[in-house]
Amino acid sequence: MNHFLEILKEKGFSITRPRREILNVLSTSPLSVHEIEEKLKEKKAKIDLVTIYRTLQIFIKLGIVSKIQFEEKNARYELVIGQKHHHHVVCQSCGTVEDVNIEEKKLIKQAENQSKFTIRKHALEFFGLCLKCQ
Amino acid sequence: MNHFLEILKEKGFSITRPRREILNVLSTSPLSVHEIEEKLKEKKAKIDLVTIYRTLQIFIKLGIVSKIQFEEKNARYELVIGQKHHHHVVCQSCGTVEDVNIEEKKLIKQAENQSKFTIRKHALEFFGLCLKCQ
DNA sequence: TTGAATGCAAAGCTTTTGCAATTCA
DNA sequence: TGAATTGCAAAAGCTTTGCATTCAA
Repeated sequence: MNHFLEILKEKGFSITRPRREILNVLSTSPLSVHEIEEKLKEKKAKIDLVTIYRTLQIFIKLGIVSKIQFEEKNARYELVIGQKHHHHVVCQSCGTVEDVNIEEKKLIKQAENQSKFTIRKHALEFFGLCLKCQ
Repeated sequence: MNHFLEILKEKGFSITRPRREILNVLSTSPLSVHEIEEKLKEKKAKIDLVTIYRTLQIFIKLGIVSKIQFEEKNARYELVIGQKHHHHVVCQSCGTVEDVNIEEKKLIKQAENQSKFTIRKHALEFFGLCLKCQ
């Protein structure tokens, strides 16, 4: 059984068809709710929009998925477990998302020194044009 | 006359009471549409929500204001002209926003090298606790 | 079988659009 | 005065809530 499904089970949640399907479509790349809905339709998996929202909430609570707020109004959702912390490069033309690894310790130190805040989290995303769209 | 108002005039827009008031409340810190609405109410300036939205759109188009998407669902709007490019530290407890200056050229280079994208823009925000809330 | 999960309908937000009334220059 | 701007009403999105039905264990 899939690792994600094991987590669900451990935490006392049922393993249902909608949850399996949603995990499945998320396995490729970060998607918006709308994109998740589309991919599910393509697969003929009839899953209500409301169920998608509720499922994502659970996945976030369990730490399986994280919500990324890009420039666009609607957030995207990404599987996180098993992944190294990373950042994103988003193509402003075709919407493709790629991962990049950035050395960020110094940044956080700079921010802490300047502001006297204790930094617990950060968001770092890049926007531009992918090779194809340049 | 205020520099921002000059820009409006130059580009052929009228200088109206709502536009002056909105510029005014934005002069303190980045605010959400809701916060702008509240501040205007406090000042007894009766300005319709729709006008706030339309005014912000114009200000963004003219490069007077930029839209920042923090973690929260609703964006905030910030005056940009005359300001050095900077990033934000947001207090997760009280919502205070402070500016920080981060050396980011290397980051962008790292992202470009890894992804082969041409980077045109980036978003970098920090979240944590301010001195008071620690 | 039974508590959890889903689907449907409807409500609650935020943001946008259309149009008549108002305001600025 | 005439074009631009505003306010109001209403629509259009996105997200959440309530509840009866269905499903997983």
